[in-house]
Order: sequence, then structure tokens, then C-alpha cells
Amino acid sequence: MNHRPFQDHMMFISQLYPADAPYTQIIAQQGESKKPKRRRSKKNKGGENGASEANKKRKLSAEQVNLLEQNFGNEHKLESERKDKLALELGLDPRQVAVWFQNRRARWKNKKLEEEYSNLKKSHEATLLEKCRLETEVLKLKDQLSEAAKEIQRLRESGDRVPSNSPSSSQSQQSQYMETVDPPFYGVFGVDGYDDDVLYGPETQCMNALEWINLYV
DNA sequence: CTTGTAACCCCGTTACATCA
DNA sequence: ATGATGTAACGGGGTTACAA
Repeated sequence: MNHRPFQDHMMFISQLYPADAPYTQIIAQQGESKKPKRRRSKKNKGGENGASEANKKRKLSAEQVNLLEQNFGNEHKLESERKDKLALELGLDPRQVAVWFQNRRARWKNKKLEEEYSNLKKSHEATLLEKCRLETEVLKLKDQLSEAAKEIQRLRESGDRVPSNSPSSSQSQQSQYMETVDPPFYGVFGVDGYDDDVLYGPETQCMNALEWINLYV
């Protein structure tokens, strides 16, 4: 019997979505959370005849594992022809080979998930640091802006005292200066108001980010 | 077209071996 | 002796191919 299309499909799906159980399976399991699972009866406890022999054969030899690993390295899926051949070669039941491949795929998937998690974590930490840096920069710029505003105020006051030849000159000077400062930026950070968020918000967030990183790195 | 079955898959769990 | 960890094996539920 040929199951290649299905196997290829499943391989494709599991490579695309290695973290996800098939949707239908998730639904089925969710729906059956109350159904009691059938417990497997204990065996090979030595109470029944022949059990101890089965115990001794349980662990695969290093040689067997090597060959299985080699095959797994070539291809994670196992067609029945290859399974039978391998089983013959290893002196194992084909069912054992199939089970080994299933378990190996599960281990491989877990490892991939761990790697992915680790990469995401690193990237998240880098983003937090960058956020922190940008917030610090914003604070600096706000300081500069506030200094500039004070300077404007000073100029305005001195302009009031010193009569100018052209009445609009100080104003045009101001507006010229203001043009160098992006108005939306100026407005967004409410330099006049200096709300609490400007002084404390980003800084504390930044501290939290750093503490967070120190905690988890 | 429908139904039953075999063979495969994955997921979660269990049982057992090994090691610190 | 024992708890933690790794892994072989299993049970259940899903899909697909195929025959009747």
C-alpha cells in the first residue's frame, strides 16, 4: 500500500507548524477532556513468565541506535520498505523501528522548539535594550528642546526690552528657530506642560526592562 | 457513493533503566 | 534508597488509500 502522498503532506505540515498538533486532533482532545483515559496495565514486572527476558531486550544497543540515527539523518520519515529493511538489519521488530522513528521525531521537534524559543528570547531582549536606548535618547532630546524653549523665552524677553527696527524681526527669528524644531514633535512631548510621563514614564519602563533582562538572562 | 479496514501519523502518557 | 531524566512502548484519535 502506498501512503507517500499522505506522508509527504504530514511531513510538510509538521515542518511548517512543528509546534502545533493537527487542528482536528486539538479539537478532539479539547472535546474529550472529561473522558477517562484507559490505563495501560502494568506488565513485565516479573510476575508473568517471560517478562524478565523482555525487560533485558528493552534497551537498544549503541550499534542499533547508531544505524537508526544515520537513517533518521537521511530522512525523518520511514516508508514501510525502508522500515522492514532496517528492522531486518537491526534484528528488531518493524513495529519497534516505527516506534523509534516516532519518538525520535518527537525529540527532534522538541529540540527545534527549544531552539526557536531561545532565539525569540534573544531577539526580545535585544528589542528591549533598543527600546531602552531609544527612550533615553528621547529624554535627552526633550531636555534639549526644553533648553531651546527657555532660550526662546529669554530672547523674547530681551526683545521686549530692546526696541527693534523691524517690529517683526524677533518674531521672525523665533519662527525661524521654531521651524528648525519639528512642530509635531514639539507638541507631542508637551514641553510646556512637562507631564509626569515625560519625566518618569520611560525612565521607569527602561529600568523595568533592564531588571527584567537581568532576571532572565 | 458508502463503509470497513489497514497502515500510517502525532500527542500525551506510562513503564522502565540509568545516573547523580 | 531515591528523585530526576531519558527513552521504548503504548493508547487514542486523526488521515489516507483501497477494496468490497
